[in-house]
Amino acid sequence: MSGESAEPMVWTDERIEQLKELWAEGLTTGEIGKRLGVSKNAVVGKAHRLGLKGRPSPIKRTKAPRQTPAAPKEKEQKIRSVVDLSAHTCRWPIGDPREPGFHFCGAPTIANKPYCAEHAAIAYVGASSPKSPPPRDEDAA
DNA sequence: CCCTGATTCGC
DNA sequence: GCGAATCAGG
Repeated sequence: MSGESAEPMVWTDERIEQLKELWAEGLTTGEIGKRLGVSKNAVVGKAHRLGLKGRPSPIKRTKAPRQTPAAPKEKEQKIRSVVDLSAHTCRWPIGDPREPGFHFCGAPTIANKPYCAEHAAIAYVGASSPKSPPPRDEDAA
């Protein structure tokens, strides 16, 4: 008949007291964790939150190694589209036109060529007739 | 390899 | 706020 609800793993004053007590005794997080039936992480986590300080283990971590590098935020797109090309911008295609991220070189061109110095050398490789600019792998579409 | 504690991140 | 995960040192 007792309306005893299941303990939702909540740190009650009692448990917190035990935690502080055992912690003050000099027990380690692992010991306290075993005593209270929680993981040492839970103990150290609660201890840290409670404001308890660990005298031992003056371990110092470098900086913020824990970072989520998976945060691709589109803030600025420096991709040159075909409409951004002018008479003095290299029209050398970068990547495959059918692929996303395809763009043009955009570097300053030389003479009256539609390409920059580097790409012009590739385009007009010694021959009288200009070769195909992009080294297409295959056009099996 | 075992332990310790500290910080960060997801729920 | 809680704890696991991760990191850092002994």
